[in-house]
Amino acid sequence: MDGERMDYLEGLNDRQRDAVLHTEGPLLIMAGAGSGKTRVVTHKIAYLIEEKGVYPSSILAITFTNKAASEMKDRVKELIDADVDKMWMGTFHSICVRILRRDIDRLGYDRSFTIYDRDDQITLMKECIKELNIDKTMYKESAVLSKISSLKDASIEPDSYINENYSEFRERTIGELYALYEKKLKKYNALDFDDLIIKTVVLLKENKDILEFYQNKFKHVFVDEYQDTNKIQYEFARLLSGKHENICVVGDSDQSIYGWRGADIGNILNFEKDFENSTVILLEQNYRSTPNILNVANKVIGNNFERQAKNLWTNREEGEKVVYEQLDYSEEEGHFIANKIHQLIYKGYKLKDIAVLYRTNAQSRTFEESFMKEELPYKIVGGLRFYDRKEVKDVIAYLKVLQNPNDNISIKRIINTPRRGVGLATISKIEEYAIEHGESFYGALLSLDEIDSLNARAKNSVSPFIDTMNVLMAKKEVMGLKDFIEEMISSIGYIEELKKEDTIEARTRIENIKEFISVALNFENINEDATLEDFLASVSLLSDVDKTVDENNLITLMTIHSAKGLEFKVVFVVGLEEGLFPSFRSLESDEDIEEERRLMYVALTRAEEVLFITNAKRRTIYGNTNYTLPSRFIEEMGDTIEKPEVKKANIQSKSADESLIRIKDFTMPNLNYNPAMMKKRNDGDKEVNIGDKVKHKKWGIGTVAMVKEREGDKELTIAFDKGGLKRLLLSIAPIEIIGG
DNA sequence: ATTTGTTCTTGTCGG
DNA sequence: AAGAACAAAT
Repeated sequence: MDGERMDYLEGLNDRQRDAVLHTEGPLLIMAGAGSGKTRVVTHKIAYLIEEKGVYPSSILAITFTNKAASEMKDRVKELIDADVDKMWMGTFHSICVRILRRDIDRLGYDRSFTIYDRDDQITLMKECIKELNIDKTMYKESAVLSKISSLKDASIEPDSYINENYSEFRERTIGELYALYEKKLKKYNALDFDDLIIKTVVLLKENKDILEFYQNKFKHVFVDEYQDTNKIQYEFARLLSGKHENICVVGDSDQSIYGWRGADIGNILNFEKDFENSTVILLEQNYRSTPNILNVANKVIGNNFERQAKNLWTNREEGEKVVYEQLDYSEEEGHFIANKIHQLIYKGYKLKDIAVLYRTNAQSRTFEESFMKEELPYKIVGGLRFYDRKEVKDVIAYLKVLQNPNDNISIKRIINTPRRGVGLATISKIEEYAIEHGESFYGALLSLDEIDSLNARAKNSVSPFIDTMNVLMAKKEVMGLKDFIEEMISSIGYIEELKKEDTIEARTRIENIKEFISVALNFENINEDATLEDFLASVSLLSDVDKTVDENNLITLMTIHSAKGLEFKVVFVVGLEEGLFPSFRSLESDEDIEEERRLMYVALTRAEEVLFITNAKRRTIYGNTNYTLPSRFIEEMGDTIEKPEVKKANIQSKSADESLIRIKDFTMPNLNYNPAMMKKRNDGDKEVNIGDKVKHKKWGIGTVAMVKEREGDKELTIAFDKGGLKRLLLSIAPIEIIGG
């Protein structure tokens, strides 16, 4: 084995090697984009296990997504033959669930607790607003929730917030909502995402024995993407590493992009102060991108004032210039990129090498349309997600209730799904009864006969539901996960209901439910003795990236936030317009603009070889077409990018402020812009569809029977009136399209 | 009176 | 696309 020892250090640069060999005491690895941090961490773990005799079970590694965790495991496994499944690797949330499942009863919760996602939170908040008779036009659920989230992160209790803001009506009301929200969560035996970490920290702090158990267990703690941790996550990591003090955090302050959800860039900036005897190692050599790409990224991020000086460098080949293209309409962005992709594929790039990155999910649609038209296979990460589909959420809600009958939010979702004739009036009567008798909603259902306010018809509608649920609860105990879910779906008649509809939409819903069943089957296959609890938790804690399959050769469409930590040979960063990127919500604060700039930095540094940035002069979004200004970031890039030939004199010669006002004046809702018309104008003879009539020099009139992509060109199969079937290449064939 | 069907509004980033 | 407000149907 002696000869292999050096393997852990082979191919590492000096700085990386230092990081691997530093095994005692707090360590911060300031890892610039593409500087090989995952490599360092995996080699370090391998080194610890193989050379320092550390048990895999003594290692805790916190990653940003579950996918990152499993990749890390795989990579350690490639280096050494160790039982990597014994390591605790996962997101903050999944690690915390694991801890809570064991001991949450000490905090007065049941171990079968439910995890509330964003939608559940909103429903719960609606319930609170209604119950306190608050003017709902004044308090938006999402706004109240984000305030509550930041209060929770700062460990401010509802009562103290109310007292501190007693004279401020609005703040006091938010405090009251906060108090009720917390009360209900507890009553429903549910935890929101923030709670998962907060309650774990509380559990550890209040129970010395549990804290000591984990402190002894974890001899080495790793935290990836440290720049995006919040206060409570910091506390959690600090607690767990409290005994051995071997905490290794990895991050890049230039890539801190989650400030809006409480991430505290101060965690990484103050690491040296926070942890005594700590060491900092800087990784500045970039292995990912060409100098041309790095120049652009460095140039942009250099405009951030609040920043630790750092400069990425590389010794890679120069590469191609970064190209900036401005289109006339947002719809043309899609066409332009589709065309470029055809060229890139002709050059030998694979679809999976290519990513389109945007600021908001809403932008994905134009690319979907173009790619479908051009027959370019793609996948979308995030956006309208499988797990957000109504039918999938319904099925999950059933499972949540069966696992935790106290989960009122889910019960109310499913009690009339599929339709059973149970309406709002019936539900509120049951709820009244429950409150009156100090019971849970489900408890009230069990004593349905005693609810006098309900008439016979209502009771008849509700009682089959209860019977079904009771039977299912019993079956849950004796059946396997996948079989049970199938049994559940068939006994509630969900699919039958959809079949009756007999629409395309209903059919896709059925498909989605079947897909969900296979997700369960898959989970069961991977995890022996998979419980419903485990399955539900894992489903709740999947990130957008976790939810997409990566086996296929597809173009990736996603937000820049989702792209964090990923890399692609070819990257298109789109929609570089003031108000879109940077987002209009950030325009007024320097701090927010700096975060947008870091986001831009993240986007640019995803690219390895080819990078395009685009924007449009007019953008249609949410049904309105507006004139736009190029993003300030483009100007900041200066001459590091290649701009298209300057077209005419542009109106942007005025100062930015003046132009902004102009934009407002010129905003035209419903410009009546028709993308179909534009296509004719731009694409001319490029656009061919099945059924189009064409005229050929030699064979005369024919009808297009087939269109097939062929290395950036199109191969047409045309049925000619005289001459039969011919296969022709669009670019060279002497044909003229004469109508559709 | 209650439920079901239809139109209208809304819309960063996400575990 | 989905929820809310409103209208129609039982």
